[in-house]
Amino acid sequence: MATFTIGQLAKKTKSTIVTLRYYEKRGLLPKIERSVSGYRLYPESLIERVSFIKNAKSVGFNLEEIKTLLTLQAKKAPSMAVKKQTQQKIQQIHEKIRTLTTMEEALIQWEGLCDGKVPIDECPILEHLYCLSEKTP
Amino acid sequence: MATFTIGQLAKKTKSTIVTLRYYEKRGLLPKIERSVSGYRLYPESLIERVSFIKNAKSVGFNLEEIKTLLTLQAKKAPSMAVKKQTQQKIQQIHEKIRTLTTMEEALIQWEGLCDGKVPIDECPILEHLYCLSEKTP
DNA sequence: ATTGACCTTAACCCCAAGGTTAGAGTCAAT
DNA sequence: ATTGACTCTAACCTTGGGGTTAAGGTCAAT
Repeated sequence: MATFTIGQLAKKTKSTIVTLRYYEKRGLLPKIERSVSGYRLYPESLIERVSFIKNAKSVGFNLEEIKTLLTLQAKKAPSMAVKKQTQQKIQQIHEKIRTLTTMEEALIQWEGLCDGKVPIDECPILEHLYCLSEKTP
Repeated sequence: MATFTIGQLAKKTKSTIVTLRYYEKRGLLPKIERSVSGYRLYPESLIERVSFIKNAKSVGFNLEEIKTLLTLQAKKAPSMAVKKQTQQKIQQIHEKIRTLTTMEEALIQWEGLCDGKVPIDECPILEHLYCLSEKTP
């Protein structure tokens, strides 16, 4: 059975040694066997797990949430639990998008009001930034 | 001419003493006069400036960028400079939205594939998280 | 003259997800 | 046997935007 050193696993998974040790400390990777000299010896199966972590990160889960997902799986929890976590994450992302969209809309509107030629003291963008809260109706 | 202590300014602007001192340290608020005993004495005009900072934050500028905006204004730079900064920020926000949207789409798709009843080892969401990178076509 | 509310600085702490550095040990190949 | 590449732990640094605590000075009203 082939095993990898941490450096090899890092290469295979395109992560770094530091990151892998960090994942172990955070409980996302198991504390595995060591060689006589103390080197970590990873079984091949851990490649998959690191990919899992990377993929989950890329769709917005944070490390704590990923740990939960892994735990659910290990505990043979009902797949409903995973579905629920996913729904929650979708909600969170949706909220963020809404916030950002609101900000973007304001900026786009203001940007359109400034021709870039007026003296800066009349710049509509800055004026809006000053007056957002005390709107003169 | 009325002046405010830092606590009064904090109340007026609904921020905190700590935050105001922090803004001063970051160069967003000027180092103003002190009373004989060392108290900061803020002229009324600073209320506006603090609002400016809050508003700019709320549409996505960070403190460094806000400092730039204030500097541009102080230097009587052309309003084009502000317009450009705004455009850049719109771009940044747009990028973030795109990233989040991509993540959301993936999650929504997967969520729809899991009925919440299968054993967790067959959960399509987890399977996708494992296989994102090594798609079996 | 004393209380309570205010102000000062300095220096520390928080979050996430790692990165960096230091000092020491190990492995494989020449 | 020595080089160079690898690994180990521990402890600190990073970014942003502040919050907290300690130890002290000040102000206004009673």
